[in-house]
Amino acid sequence: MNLSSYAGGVAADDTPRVLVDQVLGLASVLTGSVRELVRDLDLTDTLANVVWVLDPDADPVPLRRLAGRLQCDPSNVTLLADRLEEKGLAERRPHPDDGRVRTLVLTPEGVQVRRRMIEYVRNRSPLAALDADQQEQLRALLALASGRD
Amino acid sequence: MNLSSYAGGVAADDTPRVLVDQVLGLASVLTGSVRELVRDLDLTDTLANVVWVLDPDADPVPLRRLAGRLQCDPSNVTLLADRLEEKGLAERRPHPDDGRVRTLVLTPEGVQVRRRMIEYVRNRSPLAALDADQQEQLRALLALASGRD
DNA sequence: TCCTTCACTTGAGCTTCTCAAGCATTATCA
DNA sequence: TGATAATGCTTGAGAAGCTCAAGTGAAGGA
Repeated sequence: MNLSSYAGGVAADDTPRVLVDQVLGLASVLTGSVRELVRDLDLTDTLANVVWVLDPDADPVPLRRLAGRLQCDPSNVTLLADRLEEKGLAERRPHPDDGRVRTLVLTPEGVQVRRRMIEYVRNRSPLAALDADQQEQLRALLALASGRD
Repeated sequence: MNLSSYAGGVAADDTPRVLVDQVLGLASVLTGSVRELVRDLDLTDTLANVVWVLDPDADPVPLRRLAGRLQCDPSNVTLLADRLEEKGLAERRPHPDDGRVRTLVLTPEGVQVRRRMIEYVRNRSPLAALDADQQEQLRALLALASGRD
């Protein structure tokens, strides 16, 4: 028996790694579950994610805050906003109070695309396999695990 | 009262979208929680992910299967393998039974790097906020949600 | 007013990724 | 066996994504 690989409870300590694998795996499955639609819409995953993040019911998002939300450099957001504008899915709007700030807002077509993505996920993602209770449990645990309980 | 945004149980149907946000958000937090180490090791997120995926206790992985696991084109794996070899973290090995196949295996240094990443996650990721029971619950729910119960 | 700070953009340059084409090895089957 | 097909990997071209440094214009404080 090989002590070096068994002693010290290595198997038990392996739990966090497995959890990480599961979370990343599920994230991958989820983005994969809309990819077909996203490709049909002639979008890349990155652009689709921006559309996903742009809630039309919330306040317009300054590009800088969008960069924070996407965890990337502001200059990258400039590029992504350019592409979405080219495609007619979003447009820049000046901030009413601050001339430096520009916000990115979905066009009606963008809102429609976003709606289709959400619909698609609801119907095809494996999350549908969970009943309401389980979804609620999962939501609570994920909130805990995200550190923003 | 605006019926168009309230009627039809929109709020209730919004649950899957929220869950997706949570899962993607947690995935982002988790990869973010090792980023500091990854940068110190002079690795990109992509390369770090390959190292993460390469379990030294499992059978050597043919590049083609690695492409499947990473959900990318085989030609991309060629490139990633090149980089990891340059850095001395992994090396290609011929498959004993099939001359066409090459496998990618972590070097001792690569194994060490992987161990440090796992250790880092265990100590710093928000998953640590969950007790053993909650971790087990989460694992079970994620397995269900991933469709590979 | 002057200077600083802030938000965004631009340009250079790298990494990641895909697609099509190519090479070598293995499998199939007449 | 020998021709043909299938498989696994690599190469090259090119697009997308991303960052860093530098630049422009607006806002705010001394």
